[in-house]
Amino acid sequence: MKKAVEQSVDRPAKAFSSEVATGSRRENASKQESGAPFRSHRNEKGPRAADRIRASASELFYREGIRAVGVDEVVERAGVTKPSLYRSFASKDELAAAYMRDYDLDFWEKFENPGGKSYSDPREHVLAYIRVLSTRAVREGYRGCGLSNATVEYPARDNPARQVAEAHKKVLRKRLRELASSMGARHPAVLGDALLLLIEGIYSTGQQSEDGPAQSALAVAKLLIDASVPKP
Amino acid sequence: MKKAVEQSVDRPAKAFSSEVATGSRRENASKQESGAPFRSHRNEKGPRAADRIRASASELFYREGIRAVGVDEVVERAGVTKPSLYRSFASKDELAAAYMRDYDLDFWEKFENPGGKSYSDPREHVLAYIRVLSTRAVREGYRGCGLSNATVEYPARDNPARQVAEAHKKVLRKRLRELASSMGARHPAVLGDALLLLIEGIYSTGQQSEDGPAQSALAVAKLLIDASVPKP
DNA sequence: GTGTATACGTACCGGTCAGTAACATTGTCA
DNA sequence: TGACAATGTTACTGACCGGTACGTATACAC
Repeated sequence: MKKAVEQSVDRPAKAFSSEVATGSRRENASKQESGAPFRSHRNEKGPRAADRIRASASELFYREGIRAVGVDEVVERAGVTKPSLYRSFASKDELAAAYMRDYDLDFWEKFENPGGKSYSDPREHVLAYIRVLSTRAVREGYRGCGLSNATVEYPARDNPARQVAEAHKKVLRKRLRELASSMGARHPAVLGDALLLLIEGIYSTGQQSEDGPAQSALAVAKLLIDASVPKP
Repeated sequence: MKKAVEQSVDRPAKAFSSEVATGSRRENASKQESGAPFRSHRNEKGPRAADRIRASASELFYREGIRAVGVDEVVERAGVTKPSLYRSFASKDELAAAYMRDYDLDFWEKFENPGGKSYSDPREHVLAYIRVLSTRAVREGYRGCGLSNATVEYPARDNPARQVAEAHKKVLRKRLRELASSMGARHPAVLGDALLLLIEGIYSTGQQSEDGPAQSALAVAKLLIDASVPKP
């Protein structure tokens, strides 16, 4: 239960293995000692069932919401059958948690390298992320942050997906405080929180309309930073 | 369909009748010409079925989410039966829309008179709202904004509840711009958007953890306003 | 070949969901 | 007293939900 949470969420992650955290029911990381690619059984064409299910779930859960999507739809889109899902995931809730972990990994890639570039200056780093984010957020069909959305869908604290989301947000908060500190902010905690509140505001309003306040987000971010960091 | 949206959402509402907008299936506002309290039929103890249903739905939908709550639960809590629900509301979606309209009314009361007081100075007005809001937002069990949450639960544009929420957010944005303008902001649109992004950030992060960035919200609001309004 | 383990499919389960049909009961007013 | 409006009572529907019992195909080991 708790193990799952700590699986991929507790590190801002400098480098990522393309192999996502499994977090599945089957705990057999054993038998990995053989060197070869371990393609194991079954047909060579395409990823195995569990991976196809993860991908299918990620897309559907993000676009339509977790509660709105049934497991039948997930497996149909994945081109597999329901028992395959339940062989790899203990329940729909656990599948949702896996989706959260995948989302988390994806997030950090986008956050640490906004627009595919890396930044040494923390101010430019944050502004680049917000620029990219707010551009996405004003486009039609934008659905905000999958992690924040899951928190809305599942108010119960012990929900596995929610736990992953909560852990993620905690790390993000710490990371933003870190960046605010690097900028030389007078009160790094306040600037970090300000940026987090701003980012969550973009997530939220971005899915409420295409023509929303996310348009002003970059200007607001600059305002916040410049008001918080003493001039050189 | 569209009619429902425009029923209560398009006015910042200075004064409120305690009578909520009905928006129910039965359009007979007629017969109101008689002066008396119009307690009409049924037993004297307590409000009539439709009102009890609205109250029950509001509480449950807010706390647990709309999708998570079945109509059976709503009617059980209301102490009525299912046919009574469907006599007053065409569908669960329409009941959700009614919940949105009630929420909207309630919101404007809280927004225009934060903490039960009225304010003439726009800066003090906004800061008071954010003070009250962020205090609520760091308490356990806080569930954010019911309207924003509904938008997360229902991504489809034509969902009745979502339409009410969208209309509401549009009005709120305008109102904040208005207040920013009254403060004498250099760029009222930007300050208005900044405040809206901040507020939505509080809604969102407030339900993610009790110990979140909403703690800093008041300081952030002051920072934003002071950086946007020229000193006298 | 035969055993064994793996990956997958077919067919099904009981429960819950939103919504309805038909009828009985109660209070109000004319 | 009788019409009417509002609600309750009971029982039902068909769709969908998450989840599972059980059989099958493939591949490697010996």
